[in-house]
Amino acid sequence: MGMSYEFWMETFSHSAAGTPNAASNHAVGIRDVATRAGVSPATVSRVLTGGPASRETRERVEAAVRETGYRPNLSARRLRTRASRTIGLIVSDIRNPFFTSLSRAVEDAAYRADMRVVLCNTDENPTREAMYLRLMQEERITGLIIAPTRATADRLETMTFDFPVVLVDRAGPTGAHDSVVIDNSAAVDTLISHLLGRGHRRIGGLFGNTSSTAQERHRGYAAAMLAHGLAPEARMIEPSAEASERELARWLTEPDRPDAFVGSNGQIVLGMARAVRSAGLAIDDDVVLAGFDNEMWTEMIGRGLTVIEQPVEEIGRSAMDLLFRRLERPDVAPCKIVLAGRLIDRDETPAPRAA
Amino acid sequence: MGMSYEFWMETFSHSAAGTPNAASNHAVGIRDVATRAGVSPATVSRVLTGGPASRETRERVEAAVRETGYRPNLSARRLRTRASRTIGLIVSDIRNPFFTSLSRAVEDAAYRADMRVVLCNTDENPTREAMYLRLMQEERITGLIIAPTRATADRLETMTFDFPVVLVDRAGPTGAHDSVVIDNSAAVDTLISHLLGRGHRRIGGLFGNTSSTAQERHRGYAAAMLAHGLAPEARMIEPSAEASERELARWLTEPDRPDAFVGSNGQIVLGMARAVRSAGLAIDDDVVLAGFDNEMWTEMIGRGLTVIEQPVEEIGRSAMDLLFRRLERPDVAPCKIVLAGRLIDRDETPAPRAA
DNA sequence: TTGAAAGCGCTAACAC
DNA sequence: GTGTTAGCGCTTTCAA
Repeated sequence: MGMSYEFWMETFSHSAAGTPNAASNHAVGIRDVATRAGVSPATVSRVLTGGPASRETRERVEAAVRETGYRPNLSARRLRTRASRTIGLIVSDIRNPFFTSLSRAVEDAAYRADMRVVLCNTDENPTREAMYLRLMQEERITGLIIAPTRATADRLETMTFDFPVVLVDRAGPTGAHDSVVIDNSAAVDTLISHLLGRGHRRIGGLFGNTSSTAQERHRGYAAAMLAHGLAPEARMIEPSAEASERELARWLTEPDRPDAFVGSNGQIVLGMARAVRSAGLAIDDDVVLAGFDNEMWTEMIGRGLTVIEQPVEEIGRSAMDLLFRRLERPDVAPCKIVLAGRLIDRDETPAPRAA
Repeated sequence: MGMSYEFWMETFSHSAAGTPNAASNHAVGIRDVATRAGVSPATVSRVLTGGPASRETRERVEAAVRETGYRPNLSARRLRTRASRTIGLIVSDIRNPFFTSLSRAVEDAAYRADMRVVLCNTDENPTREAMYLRLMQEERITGLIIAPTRATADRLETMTFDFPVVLVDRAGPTGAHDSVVIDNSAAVDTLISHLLGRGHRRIGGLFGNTSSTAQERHRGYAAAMLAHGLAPEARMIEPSAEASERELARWLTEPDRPDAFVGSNGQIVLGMARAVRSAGLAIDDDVVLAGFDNEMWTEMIGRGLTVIEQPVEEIGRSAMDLLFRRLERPDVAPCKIVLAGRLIDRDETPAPRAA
């Protein structure tokens, strides 16, 4: 604020920090700049934060900043202003492509708002999650975006924080905090209808056992099956590719098995694809798969694998919007944004977008 | 430090912050805790940081912390101790799987060392990169891990910072900072040898034009080809899947084209795979591909696509090790850790790890 | 428009 | 083992 990009870019090149053999810019403070510019620290502060200052003063201060290579100390500034301009992002594992994209969207929005992002992976480990929640409080963050484990999701409802919290991906009924989710029940419905349309009647399901989202997808699956007079065949697993591969490998050897399977997230679908291959079966011809997350590898498989693409970028952006909205008006009622998933139907596209 | 996990976990459940209708824990400070425990702020500080204190005092303070829901203010602590316990991580795009895994490894190491990670995406945009570099200085971070764009890599050499900097993935010759890279020239060599072994003589190459790593791979490729008496056929592109797809699509229509192609990173190889498909050609039968990054989708393609897997976790861990080493002994000479890539040869594995 | 003074919340030096 | 005091680097009254 106050000073332009150009100013700072220039600062970079000319400053002491940019010159190897400059007098080691030994903790240049605002007083040093003030002395050099022949003004008071308060004036330097004003110039730096875009406060009132005469043209001449402003120039002298900017010169002094450049010459000294001064960098304001954010800890001090935060302590004083009580504004950390920091967003906390807590997810289970950034390597889950859903969270990867989410973090990118969040970081982009944060950058635009001149904020930083502290990234935290919990590995679905409640202890680690609790540590990070505590950290967020100690950082006095501006706002938190979190995809909580189920246990924590419940506890979050009973906790109050000094900053707004937005739940993403995983959120139960509207509760104490704002949230952004996709319509899981509708999405599963779409998936099941698609499989039914392709003539499948035996549709098995593999669902994660740690998140409320997997739970919702499971319920949606069961409901959809029953609505069509079919028997749900669901198994709950740890939501990892490994667990999924193991479970489906076993399932595939059972007599009278389903010929189509649904997975509750990208990792699970990946494990399923591996299991099918390992069993020497062909996706599409022998087994049909469906699930969530339009990952790159699903594109490579093509036919026989149908997924629901989640509008991840929009989820991230919406989460930041909710955060900012609540910062402005802390008292509006908690709100839940429900976005739609999109069916990626590669079965309908025989030739992959040829020229 | 000082207090156990258990203590803090418990704190969580009982504290004012955890109780919805508790007296709004209006900025509980260390003085409030001190008053409540009947001791001085200094004593509370000591207890919290594991300093000397009698058993009884310690218990009283812990009780007071619990009852008040006190959370130390990290900005204040940092200002005072001049230790931010924060690691900066600057990459071009966290969605690049290499950086995704890297960030995870870095965050894990940071967590173990009781530090946090500030994540920054630059999009290969020097302005954004400069802004983030400035931020790192203002945060007074403990250390920086960065995969710089080529322009910045050069400038970094001439800049000095108040914290250690470790370059990852992209690093020229040993310079002012520590670095961790893989042996690109050896890796490309392996790739070329593999293709030669499969009988290919016309091997084209698509290389990124923004990073020193792509440059090294390009040089290695040219050298390897010449060493075998073959003509290098390289094209430089923006390192994105889109640019790569466009370029290879064009190349594939040219008469007398190569029958094998090498790409300098995962995004480029992905674009190549898409181009081959779109052209109605079959990977392996019509065109053979090779490149870097063992991503999930490459496993799905299987034969005809050979990649070099980078030890990403180890790169991340090594980078953190270098950081800590330099914090302990600031004056040791800059060091460059060179790790080996691993050839993932799916052509040799007809049946994918069947039971 | 500017400067002097106070203080954000914490820890470290020193005295007891 | 504990309290008192000072001050980390900044911003923000308040007066001038």
